[in-house]
Amino acid sequence: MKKETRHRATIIDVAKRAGVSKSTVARVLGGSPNISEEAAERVHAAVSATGYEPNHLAVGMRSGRSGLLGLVIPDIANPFWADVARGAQDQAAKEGMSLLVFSSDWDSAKEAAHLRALRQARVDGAIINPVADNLDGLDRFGMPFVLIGSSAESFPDTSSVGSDIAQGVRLGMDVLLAHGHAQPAFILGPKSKLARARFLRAINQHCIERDIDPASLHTEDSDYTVEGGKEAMSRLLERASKGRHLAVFCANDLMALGAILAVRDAGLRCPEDVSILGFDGIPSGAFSWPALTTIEKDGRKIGSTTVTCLFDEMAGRPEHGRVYIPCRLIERGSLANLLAGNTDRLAAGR
Amino acid sequence: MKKETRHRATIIDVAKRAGVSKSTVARVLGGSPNISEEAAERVHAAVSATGYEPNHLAVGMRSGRSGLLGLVIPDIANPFWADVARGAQDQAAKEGMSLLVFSSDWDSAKEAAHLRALRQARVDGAIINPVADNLDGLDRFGMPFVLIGSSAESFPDTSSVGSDIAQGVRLGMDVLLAHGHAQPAFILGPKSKLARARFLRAINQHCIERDIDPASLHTEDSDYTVEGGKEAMSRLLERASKGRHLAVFCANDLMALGAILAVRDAGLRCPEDVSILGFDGIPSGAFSWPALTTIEKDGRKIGSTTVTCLFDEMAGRPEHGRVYIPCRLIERGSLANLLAGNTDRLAAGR
DNA sequence: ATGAAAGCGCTAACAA
DNA sequence: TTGTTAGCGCTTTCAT
Repeated sequence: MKKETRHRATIIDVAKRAGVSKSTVARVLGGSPNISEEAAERVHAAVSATGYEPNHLAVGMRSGRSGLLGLVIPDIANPFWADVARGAQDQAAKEGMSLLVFSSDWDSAKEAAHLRALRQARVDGAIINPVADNLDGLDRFGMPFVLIGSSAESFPDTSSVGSDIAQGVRLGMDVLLAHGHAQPAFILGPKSKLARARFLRAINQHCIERDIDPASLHTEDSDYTVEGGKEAMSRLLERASKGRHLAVFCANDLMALGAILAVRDAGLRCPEDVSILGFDGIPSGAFSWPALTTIEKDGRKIGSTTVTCLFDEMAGRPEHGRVYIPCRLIERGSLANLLAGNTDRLAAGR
Repeated sequence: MKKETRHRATIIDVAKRAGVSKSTVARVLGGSPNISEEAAERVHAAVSATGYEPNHLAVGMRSGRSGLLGLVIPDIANPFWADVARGAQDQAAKEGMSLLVFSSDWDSAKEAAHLRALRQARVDGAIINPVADNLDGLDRFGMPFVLIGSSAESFPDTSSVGSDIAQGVRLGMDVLLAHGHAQPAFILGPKSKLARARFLRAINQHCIERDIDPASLHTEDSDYTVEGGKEAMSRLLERASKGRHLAVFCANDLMALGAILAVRDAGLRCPEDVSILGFDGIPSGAFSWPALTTIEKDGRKIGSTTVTCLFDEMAGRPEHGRVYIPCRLIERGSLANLLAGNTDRLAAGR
């Protein structure tokens, strides 16, 4: 009777069955050049007969590379990061790597724990979108990593990938202008966030190029939620001159969706009375009424690009730069065209 | 000069520094009972001095447990599975395990590849939501696993976790009835899917309990998309008697959202002219107009429960049963109350 | 209470 | 072209 093995087949089992040595098996499987036809055949036969699958733990241990990549994001249930995760996972799979995914739930303590788990799992590299704008201890993280998000600005010596906010804002300003909204108001994120500064900087730069005085722009601060957008819009509506069309550029879609709600609550219509432009491209924007015109961040592309960058980093050719993924305009129904033939709307706007 | 080590600290480094043997370090870290105060202290000091972190690959190799769990789902960017992933990741982290996440993108070939990756990574267990309703080769998968989704019916010998569809449907039928819609129409998924049969079975059972003839119910088949829902609703609208209130129960939120669009396109109003009830609880339902009343599946709970079940499975006490997670009703604005004081609506309904 | 030593499955350097 | 051997870092007997 054969050895009663409930265990998985190892390379030794294969070797025995094929009547060769471990190394020969390893060589065949690794695609070494100098192998006899016969040996290769016998090995392959033995592999399928035993159902052998290499043990990545052992491989990793010996080679020093675990074949694992780590992804740490604030919230996997947020559609943007879910997209990032999908892009990253896809690219990782293409490179033959598996992805360890951690959602820190906006909790720095959890984040730290996840980073520790990554180190202990000996991942070959990590992709991190820190919860806070700065994450100390990252400099001695001890392995290659790439950053996502605005936090990257705090780590100039690290590669990072993110949306091209400046280009996205320009896209937004242009479509606004093309619809006759030369001086939109803005609903921005909280002052404490780096992302807000980045958005604002892009607006200012665009204004300078267009010879508009940035100081003449109305801005409201809020937090990045539906409620926040609703409140900010209400404030905007109070201050706005009656009968004049109002255009609002929101720094995120959730706030834009809240803004639409506020417009409806005020007895006004979107886009007839107020135009709203979002930023993010979350799926829900497609189902609001009106459907939200917005600037879409390409989360999936960000995810895949991050993995590519990480490979550069791992290969020891660190670019130490930021890669900007362009945003895309999604035109739906929340923008009125003040320049169209419709004289009523033109009259309302002027 | 000390050894110039660019490598990570190993248990030997710690042992040397603490002036003890490997085994003592392992014992201290493993929490063995018989350890001298002094040894423990020295070890802990050495650990923090060297920044030692256990190598999970080595641990896994030795102990036979990698500390890894696998999750394979059709689409991580779908909010339901993103929620599942979050719940699973959370629970896994609590148990000190890391989660390998794979999105098969509805592609059986990718799915198979991911399953192989799991085996090679020597995960301690896997959670799988198969792309197809049946996945062959799963019986000799070679490691503990738990299933998610309707496919579980094809594997009676496997533990599985899923939403309590029957209870959810009952919830929906009850709220419909409470609003005066005794005989709603249905938009169901494609005939090829097991999920459709399960939904239909629940409806029939409910009808029998309520003494309604199931044959009297209008049903439309479609696929689980916005477009599909839109088309099915158009068909329903054509057949409906004018002036009579129509209530429709959709088997998924995407279709329900499409149905709302179709109602608007037909120049009708929701909920005044037609009531729509969804099923899933996707975030977008909160932003449609009207906001969608729906039955919410608890993806997060499903994810965490799956991990718990998996642990049972791994511990060798297989329950081999299906766990049903209850659904929850989210009342928003897509249901008209035909029984309310409003006589206009009552008149419209009768 | 502690140390020595074996070995998990694999790769790579060295022999043959 | 192939086989032998020495570890990778850790846990776990078995001695002491």
